[in-house]
Order: sequence, then structure tokens, then C-alpha cells
Amino acid sequence: MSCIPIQNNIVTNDHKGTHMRFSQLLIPTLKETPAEAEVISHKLMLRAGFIRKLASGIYSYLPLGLKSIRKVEQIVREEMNNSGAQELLLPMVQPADLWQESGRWQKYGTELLRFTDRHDRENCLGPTHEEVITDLVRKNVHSYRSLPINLYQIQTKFRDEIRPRFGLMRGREFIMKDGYSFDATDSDAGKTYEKMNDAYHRIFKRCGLSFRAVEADSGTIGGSFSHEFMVLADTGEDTVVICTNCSYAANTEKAKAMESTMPENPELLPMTKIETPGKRKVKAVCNFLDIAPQNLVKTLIYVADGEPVAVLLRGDHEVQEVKLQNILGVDEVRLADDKETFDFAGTPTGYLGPVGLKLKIIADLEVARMVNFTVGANEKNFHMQNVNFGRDFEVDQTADLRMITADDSCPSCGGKLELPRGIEVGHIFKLGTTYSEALKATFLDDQGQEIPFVMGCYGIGVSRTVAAAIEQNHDKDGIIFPLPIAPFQVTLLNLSIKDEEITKAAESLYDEFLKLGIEVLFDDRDERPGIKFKDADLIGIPYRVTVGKSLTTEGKIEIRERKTGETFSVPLAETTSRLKQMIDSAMQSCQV
RNA sequence: CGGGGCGUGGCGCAGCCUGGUUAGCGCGCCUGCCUUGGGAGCAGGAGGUCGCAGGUUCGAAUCCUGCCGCCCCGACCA
Repeated sequence: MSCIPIQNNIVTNDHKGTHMRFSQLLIPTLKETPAEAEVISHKLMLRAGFIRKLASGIYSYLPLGLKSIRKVEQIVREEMNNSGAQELLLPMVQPADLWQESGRWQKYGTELLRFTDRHDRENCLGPTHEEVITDLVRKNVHSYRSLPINLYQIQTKFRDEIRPRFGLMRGREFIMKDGYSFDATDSDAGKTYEKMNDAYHRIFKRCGLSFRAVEADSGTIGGSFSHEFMVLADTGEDTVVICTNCSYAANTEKAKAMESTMPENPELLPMTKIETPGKRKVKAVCNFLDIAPQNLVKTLIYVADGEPVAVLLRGDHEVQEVKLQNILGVDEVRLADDKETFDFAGTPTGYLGPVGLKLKIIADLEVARMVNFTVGANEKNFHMQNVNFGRDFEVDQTADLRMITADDSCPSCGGKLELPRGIEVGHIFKLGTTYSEALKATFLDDQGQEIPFVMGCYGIGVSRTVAAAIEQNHDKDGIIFPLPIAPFQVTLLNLSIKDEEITKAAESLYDEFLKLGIEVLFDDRDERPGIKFKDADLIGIPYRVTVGKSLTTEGKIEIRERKTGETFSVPLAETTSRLKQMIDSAMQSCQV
């Protein structure tokens, strides 16, 4: 077979060839969903011929998938460049000694894919590039006069995920934009952070996505603050917390739960012990004793870096483990299993309580506000009622450690909260000097003092963004791409390639579209109309132009909008200008 | 890594429990006819070492053992 010319440079509208023909492109659409796919974006990307799996978490991008990815990349590039960042490309293979220097060779764990080359040198496949970029900058930037400097790349990353899943949503190999900034002072770094925050807003707006930036926990990376950019979609893995009244937005790891008000001068009833045979779960105990979960305190045993700690929480609340981890200042927390719980507390799970418990106890703030509540009696088949904080037991610490709920009010303004689902597509961090200190990356300031760079890092999951766009925009027939990141802006359907008049009109429209720089996928296949309609819907191209028998009968062409299903019947001669107008105005609405 | 499930033409599946000689079905693919505004119809055809390796048996897709791969639930993350 001869070489099929593939038009790659769609982003610059460089349509000189005539190869945007469906019949010439590799677009292997599927009627049925492969069994391996679970989430909607994965199913649709497989069915629409965007991707194919090579191995677990590793995918080939087919022409259509690549076009969407390139569109996102291009938007990212333009906005990064406009905000003063410079593009470069760092190595994917990285030597172990750099990682040893930063201490992450030990810390990073098995997610870091390590290998040895022929000279027995240890290397890894880059999952991120803090080490490499810091090394580059420390060797080449020595003066405050060169600052600030902001560098980014768009590259395939490899993380040997414990469990890859959801297609492009969490692959082992994925395309990411990662950027790193170097400033002379903390306040300059703050300005850079704001610039990046602004650029990220512009990027996702320009992608045509509905998203929110939320305050995030900066975790072990350190640094003062960070924001996650979440594409809102019902199928998202994460929950985000958004105030309906003010601008407050956070992820659940960060969202502060407000304390409720304590009843004034409550009457403290005498504590009593009650038999609760076989009642272990909150629900069972509440039903049995005819009390509300809000009047019960559950006691959970956690293992924090190997040490047991009892966590007290209102019956209807859930632990937010990241909060717990931060408060305890440990690297790992996990719920103890039944055996461990018994070993630590001497009581089977289900009957634990703080009264007389000889373990470190940490209580959620809300527990400190409760009166006359019910807890386990630390004895099988018994609970205690009318227990009171301070009178009947003491704790080592009280803190906010629960998951916020839709019943909570906004920690900032007290307004009503919403907890929609989201997909994390971007994350910006103010890093500070963590890496520059570890790697001794310093410069001379205007006083001649040698000080470490103040760093920031900024990531965008490019391939994930395409998946997230699909999770957010689809219907039963397939993908509904936002115009700015659709593989093509319009698909042109020749419904009858054997009809000379229709074919001639379709070919001339195709030429006109190309001349105007309209990105068009021309379905010139010798297929029945139904197949073309179904494929067009599946692939999700925003506009569809149909040349069929309505041309022969009334000289009309149909333009249809994928998203709304709205159709316009227009004369052949006006089709191109009308379409161009629709595209331009739709693109306009995504501009920033 | 722990728990659950699945590997049978390109895709979706049946057959396996209760071994039996040409391994089926739908879709897709190829040829011809026919059809042409929402995944048509008819006729013919190609395509499978039943994940791999052992074992049991006269005989294994089917029973046994080991291995590999993939998916789902949990901890990690753009």
C-alpha cells in the first residue's frame, strides 16, 4: 500500500492537501464497546477510533485522538507563552544520582520505573521533572538578573501506577504539560503563581470546558498553597466543595468543616450502660436504641505510621484521612483491621468507646460540641448512653478531621455548599525552596548573597483533559466535543457518492471549507447514510454538513449542530459562509 | 499488593458444570446482486494452535497443576 498522506498540522489550519477524507484516514469505529472499558470516555474513545490499548495503562493515539490532544497542547502552549513561560524539552530517561540527590530515589517508591543500562548505571523513566529542571537551572542561572524564569514542556510521562484504569483517565503513560518557575523572592514567586493561575483559567476556558479551580492540600510536596483545576463531570472521581454564595472552592481534603454551635447550659444526664447484643454498625445501634446517628459517637482505630490512634467522630460523619494525616504529622494513616483493633483496644470493633480507653484519642471538633451521646462501652454487646465530653473522658486533641458534607455551610461566608464531582486536570503548587535547597540550586541576589531559588510547579494532564472533556460532554449517541478541542470542526457528509450532482456539490464544499481554513472531515465513503450519521454522532464533531437528496429536490444543504441537534437548511451557495459564521461565533464564546 | 472476575476469528458473546471426532452465533471484513436521509436485505466467502506450558485420558475449549495477560473494588496521582 502506498503511503497515505496524513495532515497533521491542523492547528495552524494548514490544509493544502485533500486528505481529510474519511475514506483515507484510520478511523476504526466500533459498533460495540470492548469489554475492557468501564467509564464513558474510555468506551467512547475506543468506539470512535481515538485510541487503542497496547498494554495496561498504555495507549496508542490514533489520528482522531491525536488531533484533539494537539489542540489542547496548542492552547496550553499559547497561554503559557503569553504568560512569559518558555517551552523546552527535557529527557525522559533520567539518571538515578539526581534522584538520590533530592532524596526521592528512596521516597518515590515503586511508581518510579527504574532500570539499568548496559553499563550497570541506574536510571528511571521520568514521572515528573523537578530534579532535571532544578539541575538545569542551577548549572545555568546564577544571578537575580536572570530571574524570574519560567520553563515548561509538553511530554509523555511514565508512572508505574499501582492500578491503571479508566482508559486515558489514569494511564501509566500519559501526556502532561509540566512547568517550573524560579523566582528571587517569595513575593515574586507569589506573582508568578498568580500568573499561572490566570493562565490556567484561560486555558480551560479556551478548551470550552466547565471547570473550577479549588484550594487543595499541598501534601508532602510542601509549600504554602496549591490549587487544583477540576473539570466538572458527574462521573468525576473527586468531590469538590463549592459555595453557592461566595467564591470559596476547595477539594474535600482541604475544605474546612465549620463547628456548629453548642447548646447553652445543657443538662448533663447521668451516664448509663446498656446492652446492645450484636449491634455493631452505627445504623444498627441507632435503630436498636431509637436514637439518631447525630447522637452517637463512633470510635475508629487508625494506624498512623505504625502507631494506633483512636478517632472520635459523630455517627453520621466520615473521616477525611488526609486531614488526619496532616494533623498527626505522619506519612501514612490507615484504618486498623478487626484483628489489629482488638489487639490495640482489647475490644471487638463495634463496641469501642472513649470512656476508659487507653489509647491516644483524637476527636473531631463536632464531637466536642455534643452532649449526652452514645458510645461503645469497650465491652462486647454493650454501649454507654448520656456520655459527655470532659466529664466522662478526655482526649489528647480535638481537630477538624472529617469529610465536609452538603449539610455543612461555607467556611468562608456561611453560605450553602454544593459538592459536585470533578476530574483533576491541572494542579499548581507554590513549592518554595524545597527542591532548590535539596539540590543546592542557588543564585546571587542584589546584595551578593547566595540564596536558593523560590520555585513553583504547574501541571496539566493533557491526555486526561481530552478524556475529561468527553466525560463532561457526551450523550447516548457519542461524544459532543467542545469546538476548540474537537478533532475537526465540521464533518461533511456526501450521502450518495454515486449521484453526480450531490458528489460535485460535496466536493466543491470541501474545497471551499479548506480554502477558508475550516477543519473538515469529509465522509466520502461508499456507505449508507445511516452509517455516516451514526459515525458522525459517535465521533462528536460539533458541526455536520449533509449533502443529500434535499440538494437535488430543493437545492438545500443541511447544517446540524451536534450539541443541540438543531438543524438549518440552507442554499448550497450560502452554506460555507453560514457555517464559517457559526464556527466563528462559537469559537468567540470560548475566548478569554 | 490484598479481594473479585475474565481470557474462544477484528468486536461482543455461547459452548466448559455432565470431555467425543467438521468449535458455534451476532456484528464487522471480502465478492456479487440489490438498496441509499439514521448502523438495510439476499447469496457466496475468508478468518480461530479455544492465553501459554505441563498433566490426566483412547480422546481436552471442556477436568487437574503452574505461569502469563487483562478488567473491576481498595491505598497513590496530572
